[in-house]
Amino acid sequence: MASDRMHLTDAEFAVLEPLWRLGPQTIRQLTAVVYPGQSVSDYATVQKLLERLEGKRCVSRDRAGLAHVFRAAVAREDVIDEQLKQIADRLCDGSLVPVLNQLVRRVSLSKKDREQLRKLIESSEPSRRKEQS
Amino acid sequence: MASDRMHLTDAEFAVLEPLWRLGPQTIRQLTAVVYPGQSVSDYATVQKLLERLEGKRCVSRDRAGLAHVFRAAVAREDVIDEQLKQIADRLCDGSLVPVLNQLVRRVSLSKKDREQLRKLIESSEPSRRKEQS
DNA sequence: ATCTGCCTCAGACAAAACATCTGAACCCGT
DNA sequence: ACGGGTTCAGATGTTTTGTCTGAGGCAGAT
Repeated sequence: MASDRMHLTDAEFAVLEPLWRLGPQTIRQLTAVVYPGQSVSDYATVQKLLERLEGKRCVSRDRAGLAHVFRAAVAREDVIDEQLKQIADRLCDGSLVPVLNQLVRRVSLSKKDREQLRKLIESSEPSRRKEQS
Repeated sequence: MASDRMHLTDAEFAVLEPLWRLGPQTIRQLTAVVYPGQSVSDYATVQKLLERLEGKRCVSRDRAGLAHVFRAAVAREDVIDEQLKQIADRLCDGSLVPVLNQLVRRVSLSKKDREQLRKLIESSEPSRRKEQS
């Protein structure tokens, strides 16, 4: 689930992101990535951030080994969804359509991107699906 | 500009939104909209929120009359842009393309929406513009 | 001219969120 | 039993957030 009205912090994002990019990591590994200037207690900071992320069901912890291994418990896509939903709620009365319009208007697409996007729209054509109301 | 690394609060959004929807408003008018249960000092709360929004260059104030009249100084679209950019930065290494893909995948479009979207994509065709490298 | 009501303004205030940091306890291989 | 890594609980300080208070200003009615 991982969504009630989730507010993730910049620092939390910074810890979560390497978990997506590099896969499961230990605290020490993450610390090296997030705080390259390995100060003494950055370790503990990352630890605390992970603890909060765990509380928010965004990461899970494997306690088997000596050093716990953390992995992202939510997909990047789900978090994007969540964030987009929040924009829609706060700015567009809950509807994602204006958000989509604005996004398409602003983003500059490569030829390939545009092609892929077209396909995506095709495939979301309702005619095929049984998802009528 | 109104964008350095803007963090707008839920309460701030709640005050900003009626300014878009209803046009320029006085504090009292806004208070009636945002806090329908007009308590004594909700007025001052709205005032403070407007003050902060002004500090963030999101609203401007017309000091001419007795009661100042506030108006949104940023377009809804600009704020959407800003928020989308933040998602991209935090979640997608700065690129909006994955955000767009995810959005298209999730949103359910009406026939009309889809048509409009197609047009929008057409019109963003780069061939017309001189903005290539 | 004073009263009254609405207004602004500066700032206090408490609670929560955030990021950071500390210290104690633990486990394990040597 | 020691030494180096680890977890865990919690303190700390700053900032943010939302709310609220009080002092003063301006305009129109009495």
